[in-house]
Amino acid sequence: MEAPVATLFDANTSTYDEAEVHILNAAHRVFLRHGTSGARMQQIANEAGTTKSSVHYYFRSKDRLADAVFKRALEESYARFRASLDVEGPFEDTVRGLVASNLEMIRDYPYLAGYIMMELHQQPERAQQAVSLIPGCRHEIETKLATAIERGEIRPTTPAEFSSDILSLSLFPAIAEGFVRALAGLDEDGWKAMMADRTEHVTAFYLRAMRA
Amino acid sequence: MEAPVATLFDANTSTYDEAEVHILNAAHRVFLRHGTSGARMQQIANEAGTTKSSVHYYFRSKDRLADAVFKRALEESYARFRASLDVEGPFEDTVRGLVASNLEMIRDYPYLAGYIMMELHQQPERAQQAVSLIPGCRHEIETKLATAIERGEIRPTTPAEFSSDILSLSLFPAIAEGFVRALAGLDEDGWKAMMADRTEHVTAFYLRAMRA
DNA sequence: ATTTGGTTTGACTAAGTGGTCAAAGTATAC
DNA sequence: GTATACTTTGACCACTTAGTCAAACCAAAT
Repeated sequence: MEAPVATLFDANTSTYDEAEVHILNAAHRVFLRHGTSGARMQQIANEAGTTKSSVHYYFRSKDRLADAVFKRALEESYARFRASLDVEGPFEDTVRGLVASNLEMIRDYPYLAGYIMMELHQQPERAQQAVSLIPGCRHEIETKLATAIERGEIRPTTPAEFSSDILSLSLFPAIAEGFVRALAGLDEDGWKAMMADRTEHVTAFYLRAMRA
Repeated sequence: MEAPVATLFDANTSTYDEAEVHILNAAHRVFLRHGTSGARMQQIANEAGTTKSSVHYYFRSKDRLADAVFKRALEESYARFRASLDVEGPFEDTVRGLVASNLEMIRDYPYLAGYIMMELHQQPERAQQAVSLIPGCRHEIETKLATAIERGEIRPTTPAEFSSDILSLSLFPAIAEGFVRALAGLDEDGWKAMMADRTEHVTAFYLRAMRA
């Protein structure tokens, strides 16, 4: 009766062997839905069509498995995010790229953002580690932002504000989907329509707000 | 070694007797930090300075206790939110009031918003129930919004978009504090400074973006 | 055919886990 | 004092949980 959770890396790309990937994918699904503390090794084994012992054989402990899932979840989100930072051109394109990468991530893996938020809520100290997986990102943002401000494309702002504003507008609605929908009395179609338009809405919204 | 969690209703205002309030406050602290599935009845008892049996005596089961905490957490956030909807005057004041109520809530109970997000992530079906605790809110928002649009104070938008934008900008940074801070390389003082300025930033940001 | 390496499995354990219960405490009314 | 109602407690239970382990399995190499 549970809603399906999309899985990363369905095509086997890495050094993991097949069974290991199956287990990791299963763990991914279970952890994303229930969080680390809510997930059960037995359920992961069932989901992977194997036994609990096998899960332990490959990942030794729940903690290590949780780490592997968390790390992979972050890497997947970062790949898209990072790529959209390398786009040249007007600042508007950068904004649109960042927003689009976040929203595409959410479309493909609906539970991912909420899962990461949950994990960071319970273990805030992991934020540092989490961010360190996007090398150069901070510097890249600072540079792009400074250039745009200097060129008069947007009014002055700090990297922290920029990140907060962009991430908020793109990620929050998905994390709080149920809440927002209930609050506004939106059915599923209404929500989909809104999300389909969200990239353009957020991009235009941000640029109007920050026009120099 | 755990960071302290602010407790609601420290003054005894309701029909609960004293021991019950102590237990509920303790449960509040533990649930907010660890989520329902991560919380342990024993820890709640310790935190309340009593025994597990007493906790069961007053609340029968973990589920009921979790419900009580969840409901009270929502009611506390709503009281502020709701009040700021009743303010008369220009739409700018409504926006500022809503943003301020959210940010004050976060300042006073840092883990509250993240906790609610976690719970809704794990049990999305509770969103309906959650929202039903703010009666009339939806209608109030629709009216205020329609009036503001008609008066030309802001450009046309939907209640869903309005709620998403306002809630995103005010709540997300707090939920993702660790992440944003690490991403922007902000120390504690830098973060505090940003949050102190956040109400005005978000209000002005939203109004610039939505100016008709 | 036998050895050798990795893999899979089911039975098992030890430490929690939420929850029960009857006995003991405690205040109040009679 | 004692009966009554509520509260508190520690011992206890059934069940779940992560994790172990040795035996069985299996494929490839010798």
